[in-house]
Amino acid sequence: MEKVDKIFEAALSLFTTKGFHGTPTSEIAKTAGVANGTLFHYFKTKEDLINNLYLNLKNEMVEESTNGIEKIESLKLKFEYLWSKTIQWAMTNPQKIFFIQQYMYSPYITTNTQEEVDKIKEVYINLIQSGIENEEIKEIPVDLIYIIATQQLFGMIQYLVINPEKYHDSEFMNLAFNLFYDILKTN
Amino acid sequence: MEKVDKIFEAALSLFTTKGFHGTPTSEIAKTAGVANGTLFHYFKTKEDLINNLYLNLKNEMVEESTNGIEKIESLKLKFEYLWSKTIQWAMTNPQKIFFIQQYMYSPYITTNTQEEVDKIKEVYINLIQSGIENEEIKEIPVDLIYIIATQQLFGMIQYLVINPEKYHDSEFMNLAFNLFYDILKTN
DNA sequence: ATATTTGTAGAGTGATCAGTCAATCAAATT
DNA sequence: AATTTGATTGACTGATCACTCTACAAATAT
Repeated sequence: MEKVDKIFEAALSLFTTKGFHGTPTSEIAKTAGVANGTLFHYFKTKEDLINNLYLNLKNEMVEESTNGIEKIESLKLKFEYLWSKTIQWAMTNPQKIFFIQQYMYSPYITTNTQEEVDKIKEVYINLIQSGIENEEIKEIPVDLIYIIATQQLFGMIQYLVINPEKYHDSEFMNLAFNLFYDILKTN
Repeated sequence: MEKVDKIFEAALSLFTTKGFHGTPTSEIAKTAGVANGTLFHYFKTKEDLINNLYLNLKNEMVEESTNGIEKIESLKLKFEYLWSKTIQWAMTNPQKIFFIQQYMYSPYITTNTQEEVDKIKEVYINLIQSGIENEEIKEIPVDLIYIIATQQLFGMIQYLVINPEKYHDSEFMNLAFNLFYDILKTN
């Protein structure tokens, strides 16, 4: 495993459990099994590290959830694919989604990083847009649909992390998806 | 204005813009116009301060949104009251809702505080519960409804803070509430 | 082969910060 | 009037931390 990835791994775990300024860079280096200086060789500053980590995880989330979506025909099924893939990723990486939620609107994430993230999430925006054009998705500002959908999805993930048995209850999961999709779809 | 409140006010502003460990207690004291020692007279530690602040704001939010709700008869209107009152509070205190969102799942908020918050939110839980018994609200785990509803509400608030002109567009706000209530209500 | 760049290490440092402390002041209680 | 209790102050400190710097090793280019 690359040293950079070891640093990312250590930082993810420590930042989520102890906070950003709550974890010394020395501890990150120690946990990652690298020297203090190595950390600063790869990242100019501590802020640089958390910004890269955040971008990295957002990228991973989007890639994991959209990989293979082009094979799916119907729009509803595409949304279901996205929805279930994201949940699947979150359930296997609870700490990652936890980190994202925790630092999404934190002052450590620069506007520059936010802009990069905005580019990444365009896949989602485009899907919503095409849904609106097809009159399958409600004609509501895309931004609003996006925020509401992601927030609701995060809520569902939070619930599933606390009640993991529900994740294997397919009847429940079906109902849960409809709860999600009913907001978006035209009546 | 009480010194404690001045400290709360300063801490709210600084914590949201610079992060918890990112703001020195000395700066909080200076901004609040009190001496360094005074801060520690009222709060045992810096963590104690942020926990109290968090609890304080959660309380304020719930009180503001539920105050006067007993006068309303229909369940749907009660939800609409709660929904619009919360949004109204958030729009006049964007920093407060921003702080809540930012520290909701941060490691600085102790489980003890979370438990206190759980007590506060019982008003909401009871309302949902009675709605389920009346068969006006979907028969879904109360926890799940609660999480989804609050997350969605937070999403809406985020959108409105960015697009404040929509807040005064009553047609939009009507549509927005229905977007919220349609998830909850039985078909 | 030699030069140059890149990776890795860890001791060292100047600055910063949470919390203490001793002193004074104000108000309440006896 | 005396005494206790609580409020307020700000200088001080021991510890901690982000980042630097120098040195060496490995890889890559010339």
